[in-house]
Amino acid sequence: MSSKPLRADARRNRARILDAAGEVFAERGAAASTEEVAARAGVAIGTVFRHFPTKQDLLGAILKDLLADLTSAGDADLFAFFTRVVTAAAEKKVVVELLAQEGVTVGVEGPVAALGDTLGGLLATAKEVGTVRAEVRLDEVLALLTATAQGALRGGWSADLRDRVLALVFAGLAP
Amino acid sequence: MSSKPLRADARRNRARILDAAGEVFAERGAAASTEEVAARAGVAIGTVFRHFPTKQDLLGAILKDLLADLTSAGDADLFAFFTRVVTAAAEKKVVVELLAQEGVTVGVEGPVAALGDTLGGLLATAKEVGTVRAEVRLDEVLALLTATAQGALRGGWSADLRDRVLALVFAGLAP
Amino acid sequence: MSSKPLRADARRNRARILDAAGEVFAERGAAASTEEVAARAGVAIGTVFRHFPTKQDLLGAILKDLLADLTSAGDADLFAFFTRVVTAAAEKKVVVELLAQEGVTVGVEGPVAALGDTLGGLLATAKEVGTVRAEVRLDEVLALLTATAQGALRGGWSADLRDRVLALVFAGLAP
Amino acid sequence: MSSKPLRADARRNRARILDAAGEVFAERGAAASTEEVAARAGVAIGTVFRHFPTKQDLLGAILKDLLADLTSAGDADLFAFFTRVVTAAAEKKVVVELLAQEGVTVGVEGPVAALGDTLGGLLATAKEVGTVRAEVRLDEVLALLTATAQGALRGGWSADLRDRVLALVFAGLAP
DNA sequence: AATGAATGAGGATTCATTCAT
DNA sequence: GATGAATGAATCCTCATTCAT
Repeated sequence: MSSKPLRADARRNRARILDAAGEVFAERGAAASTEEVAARAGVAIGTVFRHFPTKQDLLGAILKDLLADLTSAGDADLFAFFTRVVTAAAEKKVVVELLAQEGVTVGVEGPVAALGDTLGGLLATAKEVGTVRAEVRLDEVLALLTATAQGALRGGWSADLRDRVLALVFAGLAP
Repeated sequence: MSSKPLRADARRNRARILDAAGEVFAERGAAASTEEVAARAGVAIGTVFRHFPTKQDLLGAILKDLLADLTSAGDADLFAFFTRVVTAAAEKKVVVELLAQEGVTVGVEGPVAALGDTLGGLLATAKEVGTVRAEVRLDEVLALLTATAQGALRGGWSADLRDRVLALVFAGLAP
Repeated sequence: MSSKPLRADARRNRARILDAAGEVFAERGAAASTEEVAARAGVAIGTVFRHFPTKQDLLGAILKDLLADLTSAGDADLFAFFTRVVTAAAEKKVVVELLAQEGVTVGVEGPVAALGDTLGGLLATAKEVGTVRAEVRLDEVLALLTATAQGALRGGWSADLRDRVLALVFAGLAP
Repeated sequence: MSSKPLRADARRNRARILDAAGEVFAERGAAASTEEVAARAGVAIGTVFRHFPTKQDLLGAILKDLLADLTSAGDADLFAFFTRVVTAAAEKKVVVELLAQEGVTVGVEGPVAALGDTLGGLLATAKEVGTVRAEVRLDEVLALLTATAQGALRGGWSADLRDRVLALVFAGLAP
């Protein structure tokens, strides 16, 4: 599953590039140039392409990372999870740009599925506990999550507005 | 505020370009080339730039048009209006791409404000009639509308999914 | 068959580019950069790509041109034709590089076939007149022609050497 | 003239690289990447450059090898030798690409001269025996050989066509 | 000696925009 | 006003070569 372990410096560079790319794309959107990512990471352009043979691969890797982050945090509560994802999205421009996009599906199927699984588990629990209506389905919640995340990101919502919108959404899910 | 009246053929071309651009950008996103818009409109590239000195201007004009369309249709019901906007968004890729974007703010302040006004009026009525809770504020509804529209567009929701998501949203607004 | 006639300046540029490309590729081989072609032609790089959307297209066009030149000159004699082709090849590095190459088959089928036709006609005549043995086949002559042309080009033969080699070749064809 | 004796593994690697390079360049032409040669040889890219400081050097070494092969085989007959060279060329794409090229003259003067010597000897014998006309000169034969080899390679001649072309060439040399 | 990561110049191609016709 | 050719900066990507490990 994993190829041979990278040399220390290579691993360091990979991380730097990923960080830089996260920032750059968060600021300028996915249209930002790979050159700028390289500059921000403090490496030559060739190094970026050695680690991520294609711009798509780079974007995919970022998305994968973020999704993994979101999924692995282990919230016990659907609402808390929902809130966290939306908040994170607001900080990562790309994520949302990419989440539903055609182009970038390279190697993110797993992480995306994981997100769905996490959400599914939390939704089931929420129904049992009675904080969410029984007839609410997973795809609806996922769609609502994606939509809200996108809205928060692209709309530049204030923290206050975001909380109020989330309150409305949660009210819609409640019995 | 308005420039000199256009020649008949110029006015015709302007309309054609706007139509073509609407289609092209709806299909390919805002990254589609101006050249393709010109081709679809059946005019030369120079003509496009004569009418819209910048690609941004063209995008702005489309957005303005669409917003005007949405605003002027005169729905009597907040929910109907909400539904219509979301449905329209799903068909116009750009609209949503642009609605919250920094770049394209050229000349759309008016139309955006108009949309807010329309929504405000419908919201007030809904509160009076009692279909929406009294404490719900306009900016929340607008944010929710934008988010749902974006979700519908970029997520490629089916009509069925869209309806179910809207039901959840409306439930959140209801008393 | 032919698209709309080009504007005067466009036609002039197309010719310039073709000339420049002929020179550049003749000197440096097909690996020479399109940028250099543009520079030599005195146009911007974009202009080259407007006329020839791909480097391959440019190479193909050169080949086509040269083949057309060779074919249309109307030699009455197989040996004269053979000599002329070989001599021309020595001056056009690319031609030979391309003549048998896989990549560049875009739109040259016609011209190549024409060359074969011309050669076929001259061969038939030569057999009738008795300057070439009856059992010699067209594909052999074509192969010999290509080979000699390539040799002359890449080997950098002197005019004297070329003539002596041609004499040997012609001796091989004679009864 | 010769550097210090190589370590056993170094000598082994040199051979492997040369083999791999022969294959790769034969398949893809001289434009193939050094990286691929390294991969095929099962060594790291650095190792290739340690043995052959420049791509040109690598190409030169291959050529040298092949020429040595051809020269040392010891044919007793000019025609047999000629045939063997042409046949070999058809299998080694680079050889012919390189034989007359400017770039690659590093250290091949010797081998090329050796080829000339071999050919010269066979030609002299052939004249004595009377299978080749007395006035045929060495440079002509060498030129013809190179040309035919190139033709065979780049033209992708079938074995049958190759034989027929060789027959024509030999006829041209015969009294 | 070998490894393989990093470098960075170079090259093909695209596209918003300008301007001569 | 319309046309469409020309411009050239910007972008993605490749690959020979260097150098730290």
